Amino acid sequence: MNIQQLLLDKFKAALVSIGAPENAPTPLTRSTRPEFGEYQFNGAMALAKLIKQKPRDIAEKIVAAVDLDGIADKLEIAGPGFINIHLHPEFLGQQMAALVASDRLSIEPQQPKTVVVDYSSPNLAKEMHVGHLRTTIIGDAVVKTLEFMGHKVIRQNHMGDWGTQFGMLLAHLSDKLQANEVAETALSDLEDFYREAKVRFDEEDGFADRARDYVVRLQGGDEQCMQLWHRFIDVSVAHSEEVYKKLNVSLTRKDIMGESAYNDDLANVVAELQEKGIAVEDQGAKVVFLEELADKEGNPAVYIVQKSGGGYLYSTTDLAAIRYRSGVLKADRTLILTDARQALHFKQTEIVARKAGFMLPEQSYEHCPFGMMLGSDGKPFKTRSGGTVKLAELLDEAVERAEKLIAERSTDLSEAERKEVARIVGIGSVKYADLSKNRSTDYMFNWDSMLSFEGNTAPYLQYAYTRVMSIFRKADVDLNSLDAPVSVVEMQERTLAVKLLQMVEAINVVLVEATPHVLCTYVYELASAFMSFYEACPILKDDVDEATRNSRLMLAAATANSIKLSLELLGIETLDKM
RNA sequence: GCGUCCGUAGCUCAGCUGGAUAGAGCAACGGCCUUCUAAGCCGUGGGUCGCAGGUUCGAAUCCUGCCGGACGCGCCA
Repeated sequence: MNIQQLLLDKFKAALVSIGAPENAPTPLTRSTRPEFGEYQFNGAMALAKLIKQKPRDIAEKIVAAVDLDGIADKLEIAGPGFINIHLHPEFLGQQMAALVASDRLSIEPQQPKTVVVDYSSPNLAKEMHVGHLRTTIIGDAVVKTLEFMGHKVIRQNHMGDWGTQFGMLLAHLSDKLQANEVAETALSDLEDFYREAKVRFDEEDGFADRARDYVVRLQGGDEQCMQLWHRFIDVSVAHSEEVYKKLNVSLTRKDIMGESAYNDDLANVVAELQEKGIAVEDQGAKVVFLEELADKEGNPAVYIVQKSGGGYLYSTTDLAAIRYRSGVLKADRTLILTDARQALHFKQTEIVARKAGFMLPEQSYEHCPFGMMLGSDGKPFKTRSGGTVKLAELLDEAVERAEKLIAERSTDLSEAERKEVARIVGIGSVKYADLSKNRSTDYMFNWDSMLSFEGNTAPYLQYAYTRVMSIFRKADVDLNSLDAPVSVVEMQERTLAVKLLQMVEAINVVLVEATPHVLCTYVYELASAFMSFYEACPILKDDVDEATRNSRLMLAAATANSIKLSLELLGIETLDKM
């Protein structure tokens, strides 16, 4: 059940019945204030202009024509012609009962589409750092939400496993092996290894040339190089899997489709672009001139698909990826989660791919950008020593802090339970802090706000959940076997019930925009509505009659299921006790 | 130079398909635990929505210009 959609349909029908023009807009929004009801229809003002009548007269006609029997108990016209809709308490009660009875909270799945989601994509030569957090957890939340709504999702971890940096690493590794300086486990600290190689690349005579030589050999499939390369891949993949596990992210080894996977197709892509006259030779390189993105003087933008030395670039790889995803995977949509700096690149890539027919017109290609992480000084984030904060370290720190907090308070948890609570709360905090913001602008990294456990944070939501669960423990009632009428009487009950019915609205936005922060806002408002309800409406107290008690238990059950599902979609775990 | 994104409370951020008195969290201040978990609840203070025009019955939201910031623009990804 989608109330907003239901109301919209009713108002559209009403407009038809009063003979409004077909192009009349039908703005139906949430009301901004409780006294204006739950929703408002604002179409009368726009229609007034179209048909040159007074907006309030039109509003009256609409109110007379719209059929909201059993849905709204009051419609009022206010201001210039707002129609305020007050939902009927009985309607809310019925919908609550249906929601509790439904195993998917009365949210209907959509017509299934095949959606490729390209996210996380760490650079395999380096350890994952906080900069990888956004793409990884936003991508995962989007994936889970799409799947919940019935879509076929294909995760694609487009790992950076083929870049120029591998030449440098292979050259360094080869030297170490020759000097017997490296054992099986010596690659475990990739960060140090990378740094050493980089220093040599920048400072040591001849090393850079050897590194470039290694790249050519690797891309040519040289067996010895491939062996060395596989050692890096194994260590790196194991590392990223460890982080994914800690993060409760659903990516696995089989979702890896790194840059290297497209290596064999790169020459074909360039050849095809040339055959079709899309790519031409210029200054020794193969380029596409994009008139669509020309500057004011008519100079087209330049998009290089092959370097003058014959090497390929990430543009080539991304074109090959498009061809694979559209042609082989049959993606209806492709979502790519990367930082905003690559916006132009993906725009150009899409234009080229469409010109070349690598995608069908109805297949969408959606770059979902986000900003860079900044330090508290507003500059690109670095630690004091100039490095990046490793993701694994941040997560461990979060769990430690949570553990300390737990040690200060609860007493009736066992040692094992406390560890588990600390893990779930700590990881949840880090994820929620990042998920709850989604501006495509740069954002501030701050240890304290990221590891805060008060206010609009994961622990607040998890805590709300444990409070509900505690009620059911105390009442000794199974939350999933409840079946009682719901009467919505108190203001807090009404606010909670309405909020419970609006989850689908938040989910729909997340699906279209790939913005899980909308779901964060929703579940925070829901938990907040529950907290107020919890304080104001006793459930198990002696002076509560049975009907009220059961009705409120129903609301509590709906809340528990809704918070749990919302957090599940966001990739945040819940607890029965904390 | 051209292009993209952005500027909302002391701080961090929502709100942007135009709607009524711009919202949260943190920080500050004041209440609430012998009563369903105080990681909580209730309340107070705090705003020229960068500036100036324009469109409109109505602008934080759309358009234009300016100021300020970030990023991107031929062989890194």
